[in-house]
Amino acid sequence: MGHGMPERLDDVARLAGVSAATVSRALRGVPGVADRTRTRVLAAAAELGYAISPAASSLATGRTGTVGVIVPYVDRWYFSRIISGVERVLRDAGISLLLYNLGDDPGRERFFAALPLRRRVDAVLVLSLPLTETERALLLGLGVPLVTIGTEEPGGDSIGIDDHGAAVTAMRHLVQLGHREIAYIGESAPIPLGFRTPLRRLAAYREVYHAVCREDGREPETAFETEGGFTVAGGERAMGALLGLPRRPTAVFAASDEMAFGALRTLRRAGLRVPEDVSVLGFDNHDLADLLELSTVAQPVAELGERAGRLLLARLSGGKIATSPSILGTRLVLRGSTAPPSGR
Amino acid sequence: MGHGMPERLDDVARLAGVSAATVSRALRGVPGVADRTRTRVLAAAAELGYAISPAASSLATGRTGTVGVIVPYVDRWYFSRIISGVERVLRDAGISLLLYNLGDDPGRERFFAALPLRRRVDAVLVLSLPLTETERALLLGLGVPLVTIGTEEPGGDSIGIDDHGAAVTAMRHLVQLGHREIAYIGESAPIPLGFRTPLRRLAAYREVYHAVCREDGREPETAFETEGGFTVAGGERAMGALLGLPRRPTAVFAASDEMAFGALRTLRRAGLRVPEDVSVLGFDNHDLADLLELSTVAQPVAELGERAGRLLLARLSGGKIATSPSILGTRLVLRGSTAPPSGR
DNA sequence: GTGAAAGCGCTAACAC
DNA sequence: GTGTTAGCGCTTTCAC
Repeated sequence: MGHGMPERLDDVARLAGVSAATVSRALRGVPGVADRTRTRVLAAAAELGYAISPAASSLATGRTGTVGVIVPYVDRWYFSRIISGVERVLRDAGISLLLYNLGDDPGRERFFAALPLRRRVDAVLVLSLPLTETERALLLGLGVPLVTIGTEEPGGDSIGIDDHGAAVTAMRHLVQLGHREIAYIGESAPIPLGFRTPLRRLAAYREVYHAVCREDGREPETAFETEGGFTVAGGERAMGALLGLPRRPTAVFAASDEMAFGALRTLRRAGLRVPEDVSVLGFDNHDLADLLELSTVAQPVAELGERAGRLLLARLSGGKIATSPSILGTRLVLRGSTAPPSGR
Repeated sequence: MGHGMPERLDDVARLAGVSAATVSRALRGVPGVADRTRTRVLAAAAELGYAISPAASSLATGRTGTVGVIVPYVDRWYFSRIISGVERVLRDAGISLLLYNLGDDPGRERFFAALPLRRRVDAVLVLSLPLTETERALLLGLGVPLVTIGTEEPGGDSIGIDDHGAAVTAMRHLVQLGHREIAYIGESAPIPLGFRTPLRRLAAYREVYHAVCREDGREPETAFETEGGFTVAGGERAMGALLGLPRRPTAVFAASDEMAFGALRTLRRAGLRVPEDVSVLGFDNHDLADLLELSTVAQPVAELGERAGRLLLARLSGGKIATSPSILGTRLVLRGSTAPPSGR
């Protein structure tokens, strides 16, 4: 065991009675070192409590042993789960994770202006952030592999779910129950930070709802499209707005469970019963959806993260993986928050 | 704008017509550079799209511009909120955040054996993890400032709340309502990963509950101390166990809201009403506590993170801050889940 | 299989 | 104020 940490390669070399070059080779496990020598070197390194200086190593090799993860939020259920999944995979492979939270729009600008991960990472993972042309160019200009979750970027690998398809399935469920007046809680344009996921779910909503309206020979109620900001509070407000409408929906499709939770709350406060008076359908299958009896679309969040992690590792080791986007499956989870509309 | 990223300091120097040393000084904003020169250098750097190589810089200075954050979980409400708070503060200061999730016990061992953040960070933040002697020595041996949240470590700065006091207040609330049979959901020894927070809350529970029992001349029911693993599912199970007891509690104090949520669920499924049949009190003031009408102890989670961030920054700039632990306040938030026991 | 030497790209003394 | 000169601690040819 060493005492004053900053040992150097040469100290180990001296102790093992070999050259620094050999120590370097032995420690990294590269071939071309006699077994006996390697053993001796490892013993010496252990005795000194020696560990390679990442900075020096990185300067010499150009590699950092680090992956940069860019997220729009870290404290939302979806993102924290994904980060957790990615981290586990990377950790097992001895790769460190540098976390960059973009924050608001100015924060995003500053991030891309300074590009703090430049030369700091061997690969980049971007979560749910459709990039502008410039941003993508900047990231690709880093010269390291790019993986994205929830979006597709030319030049990068992507992983995601079929948002549109899943949302259509969800909407059809409501229609099959007999609902014709269906509202949406999500985001309408302009989507903050340019998220695309909400847009895809919104498109699916419109597709189904408008078709229903056409069948009934009515105009779609545009006020049924509300903004929930993907938070509980936002969902609460959105539901409040919907209840204030002269024409009231009998069902609500929320683009995230958190917003659906908010909607449930507003409904309960208004003395309305779910699902008797209003059906509520969410998206995510949040840990607490079960507790709140929320019907929802389950997406394999942890797996998205793990897959991304594995993809990153493959790219890091120069793997020649097929670059087609991988789409994971979703499924409708029916609980107690959706039912046929009561005949009123 | 540069094209092939890897520009070097000398390229900028040449373009600006100065030496590399001057460019280095100008770029880092150190004094001793003429304004006109600095401007010229910055222009040249911008034109080339140049950015310093962190590895080289770090090798030369010994500083990394990075803080390591060690957490036991990233996808739990409490931790993700704190990470978010820390990250924001560090980001504003241009410091990067290296995230290390310990995972399970073997993961923890591997982490401390390899110590991947060695020489990679300028400071370390540890969340809610009481360290063993060895672990603490290893971390301090890194020779960088250590900050902890939720625990106190000799040699480091700490930030936290008064867990014991807050839990006593919570318990007293139940007692004042008239409850005498109060159960606890949390962790009993051995606490996984050596968490201390649960222990402090458990101690407070015992203190109050045992006092009540003494007053009543009864033995405390040891089966009232249950394990919830700090998850919804664990809380569910724990509550289930409590309901199976011959002697049933009239109130339950859960050491986290997530466990309280699980308890609520079990109660509802068992057809018991909250708070009429059983009162439930949580700890955290989780985003959804409000939604579920859960009475709880609110702790300023985001602020814990921000404070930690600021403390780290202060230490990084060699600040001579008082090293006394800073304790943030908590408050009891009464909602609908606690009430006097029904006379049965 | 191993060693010597030349960098990797920056910063810190020290001159001027 | 600015330039020169050594490193910082590894890795990697290229000899041997």
